[in-house]
Amino acid sequence: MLTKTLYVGNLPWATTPQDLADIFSEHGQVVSSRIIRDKETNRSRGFGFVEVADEDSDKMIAAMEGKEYNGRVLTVNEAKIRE
DNA sequence: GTTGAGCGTT
Repeated sequence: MLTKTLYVGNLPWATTPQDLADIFSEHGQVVSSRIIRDKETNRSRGFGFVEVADEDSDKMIAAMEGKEYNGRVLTVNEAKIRE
């Protein structure tokens, strides 16, 4: 499947990858999700990445960008290419 | 038990 990776920022500290998948699944096909955490303390950095179907990526960004989750306004956009 | 701009690991 053709996929796109989305950057998701301004997340609450308690947000889990499953939370991301659950939220984004409501607007499109989620392939995988991941929360970035500090390697030293293992605490959440407050942002993560969601791999979604390419055909749904635009709709999911439009649907989630600026939306509120657990009292925080989500930041969603296409992620940079990881090389 | 904390924090709040920013783009991640095999």
